[in-house]
Amino acid sequence: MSTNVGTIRLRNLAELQISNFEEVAATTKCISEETKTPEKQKKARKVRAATTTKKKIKDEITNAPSIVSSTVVKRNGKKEPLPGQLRIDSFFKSSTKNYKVEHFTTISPGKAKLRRTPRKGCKRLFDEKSTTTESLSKVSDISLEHKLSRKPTRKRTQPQRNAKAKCATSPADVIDLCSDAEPESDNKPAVPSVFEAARPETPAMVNIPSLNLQRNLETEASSNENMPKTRQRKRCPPYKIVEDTTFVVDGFQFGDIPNATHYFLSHYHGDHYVGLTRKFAHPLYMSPITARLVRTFIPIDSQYLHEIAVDQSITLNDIEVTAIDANHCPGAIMLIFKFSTGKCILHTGDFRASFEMESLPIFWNQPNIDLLYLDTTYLSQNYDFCHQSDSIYRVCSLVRQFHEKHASKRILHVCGSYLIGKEKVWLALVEEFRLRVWTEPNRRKAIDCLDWPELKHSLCDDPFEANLHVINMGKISYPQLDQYFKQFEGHYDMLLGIRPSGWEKNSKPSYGKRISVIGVEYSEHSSYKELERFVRFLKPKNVISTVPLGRDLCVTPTVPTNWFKYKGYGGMLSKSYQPSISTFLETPQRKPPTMANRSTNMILSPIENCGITNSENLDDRDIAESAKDDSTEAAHQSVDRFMSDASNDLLSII
DNA sequence: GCGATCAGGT
DNA sequence: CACACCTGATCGC
Repeated sequence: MSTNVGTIRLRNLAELQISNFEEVAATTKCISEETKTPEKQKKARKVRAATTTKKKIKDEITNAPSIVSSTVVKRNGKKEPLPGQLRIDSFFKSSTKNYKVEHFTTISPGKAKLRRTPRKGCKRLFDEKSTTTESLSKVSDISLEHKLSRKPTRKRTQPQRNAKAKCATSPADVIDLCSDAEPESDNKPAVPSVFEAARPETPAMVNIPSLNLQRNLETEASSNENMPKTRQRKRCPPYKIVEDTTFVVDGFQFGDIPNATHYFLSHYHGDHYVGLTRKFAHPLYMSPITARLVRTFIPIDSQYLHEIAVDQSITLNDIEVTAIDANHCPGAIMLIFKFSTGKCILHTGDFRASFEMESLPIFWNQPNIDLLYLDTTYLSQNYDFCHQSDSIYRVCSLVRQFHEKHASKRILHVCGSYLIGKEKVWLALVEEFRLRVWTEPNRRKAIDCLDWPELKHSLCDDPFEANLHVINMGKISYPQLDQYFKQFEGHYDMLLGIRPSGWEKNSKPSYGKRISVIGVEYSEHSSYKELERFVRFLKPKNVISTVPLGRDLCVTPTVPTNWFKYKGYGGMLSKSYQPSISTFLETPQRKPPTMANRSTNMILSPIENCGITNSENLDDRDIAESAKDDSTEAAHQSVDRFMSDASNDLLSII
């Protein structure tokens, strides 16, 4: 292993400023993509989500996973902003909240959602009487809250699953979005299906590389109605396989992918390790934190588990693979694949882009990204998040207000989380209000894997002794908390639920007599603007989304091509890219990225260098903050970064 | 019988 | 909307 991310190769000015005004050979497809409005995208997304669930995947992977890019686009060879280059301070504009009041104490007919009545069209057929307590006891997560909050278990009598209709579905009902290479194939309906007709925008919206993708071994068999049913594997979407490699990223639910030699797990969230079971028997690479989580929860033979520390490289099949912090959940990494030919591919996994990332030396040493696999979770202009430290500040403010208003009351705080993630929010509350934390056994085990002492030390075993409970995000709703609180009413007077999520952007706190819930905008994915800025900064030759729009894993959105493809005079007018440090430093609560304790031959990143020469833009507090950070941020472990982000930001704010 | 998977919930 | 999770039903070893 070698550490190559902490150093910047010195490039001379001419090298940095070389410009290259080649016009992009834009395809008509690109143009049609660019002209799409976000509203249209949203619409299409909805339609697709509704229709693709009906689509049946009949094919399975049989062919080699090697993918050949069909679009090669020329571009300028350097970082440069477009006229509309985003300024970092636009990220921190406090959003005007459009609050809607919801009184939970009196549920009006209009609030039917809260009653959890089955939605129109939902196939939920319950037998009101029968209960299955055995199944309850089987649940491995024997958390107290389960027992406490569980509504009487109801049994679904007639499961109306698509799987059931597998044999009854005729080939004509199947749209195969993944293999457009064979228009006359058996899988293609002779007449466009109703689904296809219902979404004319699909072809332009979807990343469907014209690859001769895997054809299913069992295609013949499954088209034969007399064949015994066999569970069909999902087709592996092309973006799971790193182009021109035998590497698979976060793709475990597709069986053994032919020719795959190495698998990568970007982070330990369920939607990324789905399919990873004890039977897995291939080399698997991940961060040390993720590896500990895997060892804890999935008994995979240890001979297959390999670690890549953040900022370190390994070489596999003559390709240098480097892991960098993804600013997502603990242990989340992005992967850079550097071929001996010079080709370079970045896979972001799930990540939250930030301007700090732009100062990573690897992006300056390796300025040409040929292909970017991008986390497009919030690829819609509606999503414009504040910085996480701002979110944390808001949570603390709201909680403090709540405390002041109910000074005489004993308050149980309940914060939503996933198995891992959102730690910075509840840790801030712990440190600010001296709370003790209880969480479910599984999450507690996960926290033990994080090697994050402050989290560990805040935990206690007895939920009645803890005034902050960290439970699943899905349970931070009025009805569930209402139920949950019944067990603790002898110990506490009020419950304050906290939902830290990107979806809480415009949510309004709802204060009740017993139960109050505050939603706080807190995202561990990139906002639309952060995505745009990141892509414009990297200027990859091509971008592929890794986030499916609906249930069909093969259908992903198209990243706006004008973020990375330059046409006409735009390319000629653009200048050498140089992010302005003054823009960063003028933003409150920000600190320049620190590069302490890197190897000694390191020079300042262009961003920091610029900051020194533009010192008139530094105000005193920023200087003090950055000096403090230099001394305290000794290690560049991701855990430390999380910690310093949360606690330093908080200290500087309060 | 039980682990894996899926659809459908929050 | 659907983050990343849970749940019950079914499949398949």
